Amino acid sequence: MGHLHLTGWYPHPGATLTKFGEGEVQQQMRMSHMFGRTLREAPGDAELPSHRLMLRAAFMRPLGAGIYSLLPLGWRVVRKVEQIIREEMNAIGGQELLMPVVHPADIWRESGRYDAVGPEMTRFKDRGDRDMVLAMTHEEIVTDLARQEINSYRQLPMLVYHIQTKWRDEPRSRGGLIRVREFTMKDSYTLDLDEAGLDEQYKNHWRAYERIFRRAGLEFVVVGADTGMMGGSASHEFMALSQYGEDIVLICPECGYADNREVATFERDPATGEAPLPMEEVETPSTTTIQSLADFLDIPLAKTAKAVFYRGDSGKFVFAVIRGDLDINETKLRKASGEGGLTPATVEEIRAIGAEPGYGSPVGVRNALVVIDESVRDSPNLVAGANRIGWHLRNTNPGRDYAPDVIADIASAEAGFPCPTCGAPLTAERAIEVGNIFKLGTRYSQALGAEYLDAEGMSHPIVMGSYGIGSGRVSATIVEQHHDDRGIIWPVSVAPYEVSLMWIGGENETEPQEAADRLFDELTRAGTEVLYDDRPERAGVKFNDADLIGNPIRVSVSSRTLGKGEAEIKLRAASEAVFVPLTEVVPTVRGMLDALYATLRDDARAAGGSME
RNA sequence: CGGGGUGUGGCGCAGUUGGUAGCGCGCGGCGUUUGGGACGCCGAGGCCGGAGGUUCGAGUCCUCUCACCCCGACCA
Repeated sequence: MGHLHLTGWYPHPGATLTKFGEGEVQQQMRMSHMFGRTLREAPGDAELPSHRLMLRAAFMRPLGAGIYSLLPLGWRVVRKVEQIIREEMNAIGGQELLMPVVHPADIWRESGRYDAVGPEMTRFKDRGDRDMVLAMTHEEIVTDLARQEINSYRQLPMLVYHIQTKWRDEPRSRGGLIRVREFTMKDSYTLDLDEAGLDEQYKNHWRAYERIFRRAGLEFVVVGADTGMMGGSASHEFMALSQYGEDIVLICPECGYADNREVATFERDPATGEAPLPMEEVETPSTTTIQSLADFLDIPLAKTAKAVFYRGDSGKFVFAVIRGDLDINETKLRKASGEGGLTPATVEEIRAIGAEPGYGSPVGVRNALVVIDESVRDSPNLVAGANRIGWHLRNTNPGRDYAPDVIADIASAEAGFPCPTCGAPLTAERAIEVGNIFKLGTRYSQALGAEYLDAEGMSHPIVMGSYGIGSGRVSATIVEQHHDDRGIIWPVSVAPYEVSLMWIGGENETEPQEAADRLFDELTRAGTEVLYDDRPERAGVKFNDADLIGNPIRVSVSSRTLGKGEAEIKLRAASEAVFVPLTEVVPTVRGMLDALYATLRDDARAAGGSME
């Protein structure tokens, strides 16, 4: 419809002219002219299924570490993901704009992040010797826009977003599009009068994200998350469960509790109420690990205290103590100690405060911030180090034997630990973070002076939120969740094309080619996106490429099917094909597509279920 | 940044005790084939990541360096 296939005179036989504004994506493609060839074998250094398949199926090609070109097929997928995001952002009142990729450093100095952010932000100078940075996110820029454009409470609330390239010089990119240095992200920003307005927009985003991911066919969970260096009051992450995920989420199968491990808690053992016993030294040769200590003294791990030493970013020595059966959660410890970052301390640093590696305890140490876990507070008479090689102390007790500076939850939640809300055993799953929502508050509006006047003429900082979705990461994550040993199985909503069409037969056999040409024309006229394998390849090659690329429906004709006046139609996800009369191909395909879309749409309608 | 690994034709790989490079796939041509990655014949394509060194001679040994991958540290 409106797509003119102009092989007659147009210089490129695969070219199609489309009226401006009619569609975001070209509706059809002949594989004989497609840019990008499929690979029989994946490059040896690709390991993740999504990485291997997206390379093999000619969706993308690497340029450098964590830098990829998207080929036509991959770009179509990403654009479809982005279009879904657009629609759902617009549906909650979002206005799309576009902010720059290159920023003057001054705006980052205003927020204080120029110095706070490490080498993952790339800095350079322009020809005038001015400091510049590559955008890794856009809070500063949107806040700058807000302070220029927003003056009055009458202009709020507001929701703006863009879909823009970001550059983060990750210390280690990995896994194809899952974690890259250059990537595209939808980031939206909300501007509100107050916390209540922010709450509303936060919830709107939550629901919009659920619809987005359901429409894209992703299985996900929403978890509570750390607010990190962004400096905000609340944050949730949308996590796609995958064995290749970099995050670990703790989930309660009973009550639905779910948190990123960074912040996950668990039900603690009740305090034993045991009376403190006198501290005494005990000789414990060659017991530098908690396990060897417990074995040597024949006591449970839970009767020991484990010391872990860090150097904080501020230079302070952080001395963490936790019961021997638990592990330190560094994110929690960072917060409890008030440090931006923690690095394991060196042996020299440990000795300098009067402790001994392998035999450490806070008893008698100096110049250290002692942070103890609640478990240490609630478990009297633990065996701890004597700060002397080969010796430990029985019956150490905080308060009596040493003075903790901070008592906090610094314990890492693990699979099997009791759920903090219902007590059922938690499960731990690997997950890929595909989206996040974040209450920024007034951190940036205060720093940059983005204020509005209320009805009384009083000035207030704008209350902000920021919300991100990586479109490339979403695309790759969909592949992680939707593939088999033959290739990708795209959800129809994000498939590069709706239909793979092909003819099967000899090069000189004209009937299958003519029949396929006609179907190509009919399907295209019916508004179907068709990838037409018109190449003179053998059946196996075409079937394998179709399976690899993973369009949801495959239509094929050959002398065999044409003998009965039929075409073969097969769902990529199904094992069996159906045969329908040639005249029924278009309605059958349309019907199958409608059903596929309907499933995703119905899922999306049910959004809101994960909301707390 | 620490640990490990890999760099040889577009992709996957081999290359012996040092003797001036080979296989499969892919690519071009011709022919035969034609429903799940066909077959035959012919052909194109490689300063062996780079630099230095040892040697009569280096893909191979030594030093340095660059790139990429994996594990960890780190992280929107």
